[in-house]
Amino acid sequence: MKFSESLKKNSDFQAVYGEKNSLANRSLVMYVRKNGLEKNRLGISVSKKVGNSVVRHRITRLIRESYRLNEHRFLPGYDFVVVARIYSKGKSQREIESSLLHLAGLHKITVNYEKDFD
RNA sequence: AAAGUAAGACGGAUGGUCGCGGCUGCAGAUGCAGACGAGGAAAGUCCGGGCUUCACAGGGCAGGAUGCCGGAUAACGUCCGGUGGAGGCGACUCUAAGGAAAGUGCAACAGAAAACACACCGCCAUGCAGUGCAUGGUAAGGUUGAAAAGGCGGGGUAAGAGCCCACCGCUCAGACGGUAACGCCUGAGGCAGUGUAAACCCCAUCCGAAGCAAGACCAGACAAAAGCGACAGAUUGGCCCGAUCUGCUUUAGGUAGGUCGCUUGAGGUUGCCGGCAACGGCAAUCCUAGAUAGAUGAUCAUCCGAGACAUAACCCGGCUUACAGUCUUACUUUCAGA
RNA sequence: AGGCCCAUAGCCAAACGGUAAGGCAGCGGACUCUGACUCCGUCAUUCUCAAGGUUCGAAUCCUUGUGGGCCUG
Repeated sequence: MKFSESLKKNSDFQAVYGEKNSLANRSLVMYVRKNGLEKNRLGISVSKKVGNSVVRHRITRLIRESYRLNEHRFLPGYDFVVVARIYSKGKSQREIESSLLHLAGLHKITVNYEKDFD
């Protein structure tokens, strides 16, 4: 990912959660916080309740892939935490991608949202 | 052909585009190219071992595990071969399978009696009285139960009883075969000590503790207050003795970055040799993930039977459990044909 | 990585290897004009999370698994 890196420390996650700026749909929950940097940082959280290691790991990959393919649409300078809900189990890449973009649009952190998302 | 038994293999395929991990080469902030990149269970964490650190001055008591015999192995609760037992027509499968005459406990209900046996209904004898009572003998028959102190047949007797005899079982002794478990044969005893040890236990064998967040090094941060105390505390792990060492506890504050360990190993493949086999020996050949919030994915096209279970985290040997389906080999039974 | 515990009716739960207590809730009845309180009765039905085993007999003992919770670093 060219403009982004991943969120690593537990304290960073807690900072994003502490902002209480969250929106959700059936598959995902997204927390957003301004980080004051030039780039974005993405954190992904999949609970043990969603499934076993294979299921959790696959959802993680799908979310990361969805972000990577649409990285150019996101405004820089934000930390995101994306939490997968149980409904996202067994979903395809396209469903995860559309659900991620839907949440990003609601947060108004995408570039040319109206025009791109036809 | 059908049904089955055992052993083993595979776990969507091919190509294009984008993307990820460390490695090598080129270039040198960035990037480009190349080959490589999860499993049979990577899972559960049920055992065993390596490795590392601690203790090495040990001893005792506890505690845990295993449990027919022989072998394999680094080791095992695993594997191989055999013995006994159980199941199946069979191929074959299963088997925690030492000790109940060392001791303790337990055996509800039912039943006369549940463990130095006993005597309710019976049977027999004697006495009294008149169809019952008392005393004695007996355990063949009846009832209960999961289990009733050998089984069955004959002799014997007042009635009976291993009281006597044959066969079977059991116990003991001896011979033979086998490394052994054990098998088999002969003789004797004359039947005693029911079951339960996945109840306590006894016997034999084994077990020091912790775990890669082990541990080693580099860099860096904080280093303040209170309390306890040589009759204490730590090493020390469940306890005690012994030995060695000298601080320890709590609160507050502060750091949690990097390198190594980290993948060449009881390693894989092939061939030959030894062994019934597990396995071992020799030779040749191959290098085949090493991440550190954690890499295998997305998408398009074609094909089919439309793809199960499940993602390494120090490493190996097993066990157990999950699994859509596909294939191979050997063998058994039944049916049909020659 | 290492260790510990639990699972019994809708809920809370007890039970030396010998017929699975008790309370709340539910259902039926009594009391009352009606309801509450109170009293009486009933409710585990192929059976103690599942599958095997030991035993004459298992909720209990053993093995394996499933689900849940907790502790240490």
